[in-house]
Amino acid sequence: MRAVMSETERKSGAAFQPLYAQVKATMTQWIGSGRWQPGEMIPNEFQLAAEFNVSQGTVRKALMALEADKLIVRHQGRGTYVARHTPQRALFQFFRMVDEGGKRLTPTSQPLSQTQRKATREQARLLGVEPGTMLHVITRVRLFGADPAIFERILVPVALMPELAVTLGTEMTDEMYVIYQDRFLITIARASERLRAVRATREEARHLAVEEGYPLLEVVRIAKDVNGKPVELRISRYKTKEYSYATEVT
Amino acid sequence: MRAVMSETERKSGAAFQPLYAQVKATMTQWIGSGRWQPGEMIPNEFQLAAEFNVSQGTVRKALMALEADKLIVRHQGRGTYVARHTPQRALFQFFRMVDEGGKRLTPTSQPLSQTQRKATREQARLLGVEPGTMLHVITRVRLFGADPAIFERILVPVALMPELAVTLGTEMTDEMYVIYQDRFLITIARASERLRAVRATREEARHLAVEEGYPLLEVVRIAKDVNGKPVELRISRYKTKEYSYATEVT
DNA sequence: GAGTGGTCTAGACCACGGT
DNA sequence: CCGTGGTCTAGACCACTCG
Repeated sequence: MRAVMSETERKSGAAFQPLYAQVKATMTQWIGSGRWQPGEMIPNEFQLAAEFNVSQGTVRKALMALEADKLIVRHQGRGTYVARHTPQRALFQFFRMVDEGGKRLTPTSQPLSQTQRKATREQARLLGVEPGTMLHVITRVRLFGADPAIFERILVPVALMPELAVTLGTEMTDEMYVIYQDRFLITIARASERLRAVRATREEARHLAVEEGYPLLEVVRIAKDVNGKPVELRISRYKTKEYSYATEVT
Repeated sequence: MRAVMSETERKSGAAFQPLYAQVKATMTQWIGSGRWQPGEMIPNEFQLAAEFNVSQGTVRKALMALEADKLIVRHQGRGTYVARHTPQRALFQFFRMVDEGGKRLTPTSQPLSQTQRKATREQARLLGVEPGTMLHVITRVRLFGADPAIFERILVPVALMPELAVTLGTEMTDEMYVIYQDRFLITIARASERLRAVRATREEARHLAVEEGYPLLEVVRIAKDVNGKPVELRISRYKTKEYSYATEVT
């Protein structure tokens, strides 16, 4: 690692990165490329320090940063592991609906359709692909108990996950992010969301058991992998009578 | 600081806190109590280390945590300062509306009314006060350019900010959080929000230039001080045709 | 008991901002 | 130039997990 950047480079401004940041970036790549696989235990701090030719403290700083990004999990006395999406974790991390008392809700899933379609200009822009790129288009309804509460459209570039459609017959009820990781080694690390209030279309109204025009909370989410590349575009429309979307601002 | 907790206490489980966490907690109290005031430069790491009887590295870890909480700002070569709410910072930190291109929007403000009223049971619960406690109730419309986009009700316990009403005639257009800090030494450090889609009431429709029943994005925010105590309850209703609420999930 | 991560210390050197 | 925070190192000791 010391050899990655000469002393003069390190002092020359633009290219300078602290050692721990270089170590972290390399480790992130290793996770993104599958060299370190989800669930795998990685070497301890001293072994990594030797490998990168830095001190254990520098490795620690990189690991702390990776843990903050939720790319690894550390357990005192056990070791450090590459983070794995379990259905529970995927929901806890990315699903923000709570009931009136503030308790987190867990939905079940009911598939409606799955096809492939060319990306519109807008969809392509959001996903960072060329317009016309083939996308998987999956629609489903999600329920809280027996109450249909969410109408959802999921769009994923076919090139990223060629066999996605095949798996869906059986695994549709699973968390999509678990499927992406287990079948395609693609880990969703973060997402950006845009929220608006909209009127239910006739189709949405029918599936959500409300009248046409009923106000729905629309969430447009772009989910990204560990390197920040967009992987999935998801448009969700929530019935928010007894439920609400919870977030913290700091 | 070493004296705060004996060795036996430190080993006895429940009460145990790492040294840097104890240092951080003490510093947070100093900021909350006004012993360290907004904008003030605080002593350097070595002076603090001497004062707390810990090493400079431990102080640093506490300071890094305070910086992550946005309670202080650090500048290499200049020093460490207690964070101050400027209108720009308050907006950047807490105002999440963006236009269709994703650019942050800055609203202007137009006051509608200010009164005092007893807290309902629900309002009291959210603010952590007794039902019937007197609250300032402020309503206003916020605009993007000439477009009235937000209808907002702000509720603050009178006991926390007795003279709030007096200041409002002139400063209504300012960021409330700047007023809370400058006039009452209360710093808003974080907030929790609940979002739903609702129908515009007749009054909201009139102020926002939409028809009654138009879908609005409702944001219920509880703003808290550095110690996590609720200070303000704010119900905002956003017209989200050309604007949307942006958030990141990690 | 061996091995892991968590805390704490001590000190070196650097980059940056103002005098 | 001096004082500040930022980076990096080295090593000690502790708490936790597991065989």
